[in-house]
Amino acid sequence: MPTDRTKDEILDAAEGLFAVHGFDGVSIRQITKAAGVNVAAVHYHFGSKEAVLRGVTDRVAGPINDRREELLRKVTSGEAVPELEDLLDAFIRADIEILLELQGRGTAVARFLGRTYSDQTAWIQEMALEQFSPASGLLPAFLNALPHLNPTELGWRISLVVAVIVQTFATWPEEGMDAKSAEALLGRLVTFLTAGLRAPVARSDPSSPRGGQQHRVLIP
Amino acid sequence: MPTDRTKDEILDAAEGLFAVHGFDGVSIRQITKAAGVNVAAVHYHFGSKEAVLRGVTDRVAGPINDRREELLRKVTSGEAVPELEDLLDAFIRADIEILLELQGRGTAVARFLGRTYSDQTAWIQEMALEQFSPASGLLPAFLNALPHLNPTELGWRISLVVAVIVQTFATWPEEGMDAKSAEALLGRLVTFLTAGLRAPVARSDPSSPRGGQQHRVLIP
DNA sequence: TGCAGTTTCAAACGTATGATTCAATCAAAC
DNA sequence: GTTTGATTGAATCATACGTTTGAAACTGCA
Repeated sequence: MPTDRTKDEILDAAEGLFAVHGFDGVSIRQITKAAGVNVAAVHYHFGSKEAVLRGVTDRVAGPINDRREELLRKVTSGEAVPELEDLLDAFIRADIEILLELQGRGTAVARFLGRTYSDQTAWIQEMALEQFSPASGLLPAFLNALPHLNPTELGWRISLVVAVIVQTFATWPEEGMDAKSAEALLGRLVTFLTAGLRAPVARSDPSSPRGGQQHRVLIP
Repeated sequence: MPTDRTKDEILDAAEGLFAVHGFDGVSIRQITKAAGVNVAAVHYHFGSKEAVLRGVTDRVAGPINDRREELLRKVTSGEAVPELEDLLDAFIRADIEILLELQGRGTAVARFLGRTYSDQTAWIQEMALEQFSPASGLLPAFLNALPHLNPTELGWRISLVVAVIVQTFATWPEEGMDAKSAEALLGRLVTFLTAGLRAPVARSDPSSPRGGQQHRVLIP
């Protein structure tokens, strides 16, 4: 059997090209040329260019979701309420572990994920959201670890947390990301994000000045 | 003089379309059609599609830079070392004030800025960096306000701050962003980011630089 | 009015795009 | 050893792209 070598070559090439140039910035011909494969192979194996993006996403989302579920189960399975640091650590560690295991593909996958999750195209956002939905199950755990936040405020802050993580992936370094530096990166992210999440809710009352500075009206 | 109506119409249309679909996702024909203008007008007034993006960026970067300089001067002109909250507030407030003053164009400009800043295309990154380089002058002030961070760690955290701001712009709400809600948003951002910046350095070896290239800091 | 410079217009340039066709090729099941 | 279904290859589809052209329409000034 000729196996799925052609299919995999297409996925590999598309993954690397999408990571650098984004979906719109890459043509089917570029992909098939980089894969050393005929143009028609894309439509035979996938059906469309969009389906190739879905294929790349599917291939990487599965392992990450499994790992995340596993790590989060460890943290939340105990009797005590899990610490926020541990929740965040498990959440981000899942991605980073998979990226490191992917070895040479790690950088491409990281940047691919960063690009895909920050893409504003409707159907790409839907796809990313769908792939990421297993992670939404841990919102209650975050809410428990952050009793000073109401759900609205928590939602706001979670979006900022995601922004930081996505940006970190999108600018993943070309090389030199070994286990040690990955651990340092993880520590930095958890430190920064934990502090941000734990911060007391801001006064929305615009009449109280901030930090000794006189209050200014945005539009006089 | 026939004024620059055509030129402005092109800039308006391009601004709105780039905000929604990104640079690669928009064609010159879409822009000129939305502007009610002939295709050739783009090359007559700008010379290329890239130059249109530069034109849109130029038009909005000037006022923002002026306002930021003005607000930061107020904060840093006193004798006392400015508080971190005030630095961050002034930094972000400049953007938000301009966006609100732009009225109907505000949403488009916000999303345009968010997209442009987070774009990974080399020449777009360079352009964004160049346009907002005036903001880099306040790095010493941040360093003063954060004596517990070494320059490397500070650079790292600044990149996370920028990620949060950029993401906030990229997902700017379609409507309902009046002065009051903008003030609330600003408060949320300052609260979250201040806490993140003030967090003690993570214990896992803060001094070792990450291998290879660092994350790129848009506003160093 | 006549002229010179500026701006707009329809049309076309060559190239690239995503998608499709269909004969040739292949591994293996019969 | 032939048949079968899966896969590839080269060529082609219509469309869209960024860009360029050159003539028409306009402008302000003599």
